[in-house]
Amino acid sequence: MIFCVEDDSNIRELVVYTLNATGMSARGFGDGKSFMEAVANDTPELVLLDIMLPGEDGLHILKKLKSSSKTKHIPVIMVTAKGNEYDKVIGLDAGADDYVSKPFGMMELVSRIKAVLRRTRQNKESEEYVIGNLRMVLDSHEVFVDDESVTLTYKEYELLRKLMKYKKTVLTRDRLLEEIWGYEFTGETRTVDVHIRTLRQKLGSAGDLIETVRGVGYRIGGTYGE
Amino acid sequence: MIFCVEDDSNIRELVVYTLNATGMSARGFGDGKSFMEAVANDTPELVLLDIMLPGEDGLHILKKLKSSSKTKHIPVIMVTAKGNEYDKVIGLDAGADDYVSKPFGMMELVSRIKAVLRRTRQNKESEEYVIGNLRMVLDSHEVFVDDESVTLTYKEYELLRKLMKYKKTVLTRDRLLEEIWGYEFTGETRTVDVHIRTLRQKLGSAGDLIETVRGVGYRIGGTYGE
DNA sequence: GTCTATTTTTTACATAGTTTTAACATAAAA
DNA sequence: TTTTATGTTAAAACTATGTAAAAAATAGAC
Repeated sequence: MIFCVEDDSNIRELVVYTLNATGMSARGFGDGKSFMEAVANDTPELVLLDIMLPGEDGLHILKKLKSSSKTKHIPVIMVTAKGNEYDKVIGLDAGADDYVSKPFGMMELVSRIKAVLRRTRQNKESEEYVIGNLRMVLDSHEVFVDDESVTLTYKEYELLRKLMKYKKTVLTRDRLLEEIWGYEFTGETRTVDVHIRTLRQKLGSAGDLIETVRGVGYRIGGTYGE
Repeated sequence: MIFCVEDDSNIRELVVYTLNATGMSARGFGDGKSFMEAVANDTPELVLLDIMLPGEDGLHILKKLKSSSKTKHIPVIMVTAKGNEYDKVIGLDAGADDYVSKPFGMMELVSRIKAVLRRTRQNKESEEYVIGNLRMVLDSHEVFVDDESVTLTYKEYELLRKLMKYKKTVLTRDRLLEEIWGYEFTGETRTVDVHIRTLRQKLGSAGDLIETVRGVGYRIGGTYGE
């Protein structure tokens, strides 16, 4: 859900209509007060925030959003009335993720929204995967077994990440090759086996968590794991 | 059902043929008009959409699909002729789920379709077959009897899966051989019996669920089952 | 830029596990 | 009883995976 805070009802409705038509859901707000009330109940995925607003202006709202731990992760795109450099700089410094100057095309807006969502969603994977004594910290690219750090190569790391992402699900060699190596990879499927081997070895006691499902592929965290 | 919109009849027929041969059902359309008419009556699971089409181009069709609430959830894979078109589409980012550039291999196409379907089906709960005290979890390839895990080999697993998929239906040995071993298998039909034997043995108390229908074949979950 | 260290891929072979065949036993139908 | 279909067993044939090591590719240092 995307929230659009904009006092000009023509622009607001156009934006909301376009976003809904593009497959995203959107809601519009004419002022900061109604917007902040809605945020209290429902956390939007992204906020489009006009700087010039009746009552509280966009920059104040931005600061409010960024000062609460509940809302500071929400990406914000500032909308400025003109290509005014001053506004842009202030908006970005205050924690906005992007800015758009009026008048803007709907296509450009959609592109920017998608770009910001892509960026922030990637960081959002700053989660941790934990299975048994095995822990993966995604943003720092670290892997721990019994809180001991383990150094993995790129392919080993990606292999483990896919297995943990789809834990309990058996991933075929083809599927893994597709997801990690890409569609254009034409090499041997045995490549996967070799990386599984080194991965298991490096993981030591946690290596047993990676199960082989004969004739199908590999899995982590089945009945016995975790 | 997958709809393929493509004006080049050679490509279209190849794609439709390949998809049907891979176990998915597909229909081809040579232009946007006939496609949109078909969509009005039947909602496809996925759409393969060429950009260059006679009359209405692919991007317009995409926008139409994405602007109606009835069709906007349908995943779309855009088919582009060359790199410059590809850039154009990416730039507009009009809401397609994936892009394939011509010329593309059928294997890659099938992989991409499966990947998109996987992504969009994620909200679907993972499939399980349950009959009596016997439970099969398809994603993890696990089988439980009274919540005790049972380890099956590939053929045993596939055999049980087919029986449970078509539960209450008697499957002939030939049918099972065809579905699991493939058309080209020329061995003995007694092979099935041997696997049924080991399967029943491994399933223990649930082994009785697999009934022999003399002179015909095997069935699971008949009158007594479940 | 070249050289070196590291990673990735290929190749080959050993091994454990699976599948098939074939032969005989047993049970059901004719 | 005879015939036919299925159950059962065990050995043979086959296959998938584990593993090691060499070759190729890549990244990083200089």
